[in-house]
Amino acid sequence: MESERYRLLLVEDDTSLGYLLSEYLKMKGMDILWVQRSSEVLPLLEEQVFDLLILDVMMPDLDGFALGEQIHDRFPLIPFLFLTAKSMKIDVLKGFSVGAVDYLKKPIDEEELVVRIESLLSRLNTTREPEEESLSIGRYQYDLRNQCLLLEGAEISLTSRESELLTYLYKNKNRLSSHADILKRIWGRNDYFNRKSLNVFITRLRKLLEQDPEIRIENVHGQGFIFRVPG
Amino acid sequence: MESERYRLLLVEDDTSLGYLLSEYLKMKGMDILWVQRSSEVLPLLEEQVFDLLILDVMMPDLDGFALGEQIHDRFPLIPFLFLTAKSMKIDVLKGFSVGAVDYLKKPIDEEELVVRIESLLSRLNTTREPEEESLSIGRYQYDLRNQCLLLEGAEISLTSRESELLTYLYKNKNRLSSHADILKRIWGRNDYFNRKSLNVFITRLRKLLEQDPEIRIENVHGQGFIFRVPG
DNA sequence: TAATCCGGTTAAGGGAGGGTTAATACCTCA
DNA sequence: TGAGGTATTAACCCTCCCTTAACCGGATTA
Repeated sequence: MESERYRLLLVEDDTSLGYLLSEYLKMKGMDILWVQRSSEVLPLLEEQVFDLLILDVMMPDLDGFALGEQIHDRFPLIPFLFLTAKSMKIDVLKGFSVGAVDYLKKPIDEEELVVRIESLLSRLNTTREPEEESLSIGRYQYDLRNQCLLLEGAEISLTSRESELLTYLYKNKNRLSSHADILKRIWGRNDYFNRKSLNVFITRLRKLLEQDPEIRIENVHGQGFIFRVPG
Repeated sequence: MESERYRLLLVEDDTSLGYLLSEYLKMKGMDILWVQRSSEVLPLLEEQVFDLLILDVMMPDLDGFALGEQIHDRFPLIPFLFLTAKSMKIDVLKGFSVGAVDYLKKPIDEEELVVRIESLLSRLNTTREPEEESLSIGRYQYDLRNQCLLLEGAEISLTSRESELLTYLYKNKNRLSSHADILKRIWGRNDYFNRKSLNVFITRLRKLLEQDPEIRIENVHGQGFIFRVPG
């Protein structure tokens, strides 16, 4: 799955630090717009979308905290963080109180900045929806969360063992899943009786999946099974 | 709207720092459970719900990073942050790489810790969808505020447990709600007796909702329930 | 072609999990 | 302190799933 490029706005009046940071972040695959004056920020937010803003606290035209406050008022959903040379405790508290999501003291470590940004943005994205996990197996849809197979509207519910085994086979589809590996992984122990159990469950899965003749669970004599699925 | 107390788990082997932090956070209106050994953490997560974990990196029995990794594997939705005396850059990067949401260096400033926690948790919560006042469940109307079900003029009032459970099931309608999640969220603890209670309440809800045969609370053996509602 | 092993299928049994009802404990409020 | 309502615990029965067994057929080797 291709992850989208993050689009960031960096507000930093210092030319060398601004250049350094924006180049570094670009190198890390992010999309950066760098501006040097706070007055440019609000108009930009009107017309473009950013995932995150990085604000220097000390700015010549408008104090970073004041800017943060304005952003928080007008665009409460846009997250921003502060960079600062000031390290007084009161400033950290003030930064968070105006709505910042993080507060980093100079000198900035670029690598740390990147991992903090990535951590922030990944959480903002993953909390949206836990996303339904569903796999295509031939003509079937396999809904892992609900432990069921869907075929033309019909819903076939699986037991936990059936579901574990099907998941294992699917993960190793079109290549050998050895008895030993399956048993160790799912039954926890590779012995005579569990091997017998495995056979029973293979039969069940074959029955459950028989509506699509292209899906096959082939036996490899003395070795294990190969789960053949089209595509 | 009354805001819920945040429930935190603090893992810190040092007695004086652990005591200091847990008292301070309690004073700030948070609900803290403080444990001194990392081995206690995973079992606790099995049976209780926490909004955030605070982990010391240096622990006698299990390294904080290793613990963080295990938590991230088994409970990927629970956010955690690190406290550490180590301040080497490599450690900060390692912390984030195992899934931490923040990384604070000792000596810890309690006020800064609190504002960082509040900032984190408020962002996690604001992404929730705004609460509806009244929901359609099949032929019923479910009035959350007044905790009652309406059906063709008749009004059936629910107890708070019934209401909490129905709300939980509704939010996860048509997909599996696991025993563990329901119990941790509503009863606060996943144990034998609460599981028995849950069964009683499932029976009650089924009875309350029996006027619409299209509404079903299905059991998934050994896993949980699926609340089936039309539409 | 026998002898043997491995795999496939079906059915039965046991044990854990779930459903229901009733009794008990707990709470709140007069 | 007692009444009314709610949640928890208890008791009992039923259902479901995994295992085990039994039996058969196909494959492999001598």
